Amino acid sequence: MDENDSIEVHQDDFAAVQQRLPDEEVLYDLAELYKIFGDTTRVKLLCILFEGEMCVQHLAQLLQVSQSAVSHQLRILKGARLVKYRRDGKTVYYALADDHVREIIGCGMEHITE
Amino acid sequence: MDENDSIEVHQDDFAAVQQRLPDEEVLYDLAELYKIFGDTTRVKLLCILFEGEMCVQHLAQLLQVSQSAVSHQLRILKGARLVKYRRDGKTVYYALADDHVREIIGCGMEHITE
DNA sequence: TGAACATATGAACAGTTATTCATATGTTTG
DNA sequence: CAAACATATGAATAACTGTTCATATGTTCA
Repeated sequence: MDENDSIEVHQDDFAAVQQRLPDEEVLYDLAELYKIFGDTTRVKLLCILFEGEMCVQHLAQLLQVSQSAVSHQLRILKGARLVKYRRDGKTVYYALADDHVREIIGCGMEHITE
Repeated sequence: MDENDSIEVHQDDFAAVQQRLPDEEVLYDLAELYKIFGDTTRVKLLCILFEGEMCVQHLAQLLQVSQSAVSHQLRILKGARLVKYRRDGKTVYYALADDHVREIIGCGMEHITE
């Protein structure tokens, strides 16, 4: 049957694709990274920090959410090394960790504004 | 007090940042887009389709998940216009909708493999 | 040191989401 | 047309996630 041929051909594809497919762990990390961008509050935070560093209470004001909520989200962003922070007395200033964040946001923007 | 000065300066920042900040709607859409990439099954699907088109059952085999689960996820990807499909008899072949997906995945990869 | 302020964090709750199961739709072939 | 196959989809469930509330930690200043 050509049905079998078809299957064999596809099984070859499997091997090829499976080989070129990134490791399970990498794909997991990739999903975890995007998951972080997949929340309105966090995306807003990142976009704000796009303009420069800002302290927690001002971030909360701008986002119109509680200080606690912002802090929780900043913790997640910190954990993913997307933001860095510095302490100045009582206040803590957050900023983007590096330019990757800008690129990632830029990529997404291109898609939705096309 | 210089406390007041500080507040005034920051309020100016608010205005400036708020002005430069993308519209609420855009930020929502951006988060929605990334949300889609923020799932292991979907990221895997997209990575596989990176290599070329593939039919549903083979996608399910490669991902080691049920046909139903793949179909559900493909529906979401379809809804976000990240994949396209063509029917050939009984089987349906899915493929990446355009090169934006490649760029977005590429951006993320850079970040996690640095 | 203690009061006031800024931020962080744990627990709990509500809303969301991915998978499974059962079944429907659509297509080919005998 | 009926059987077999490929895919799609609705409902239900289990797991996950973001916010809130209460409180803890850390810092400054009188």
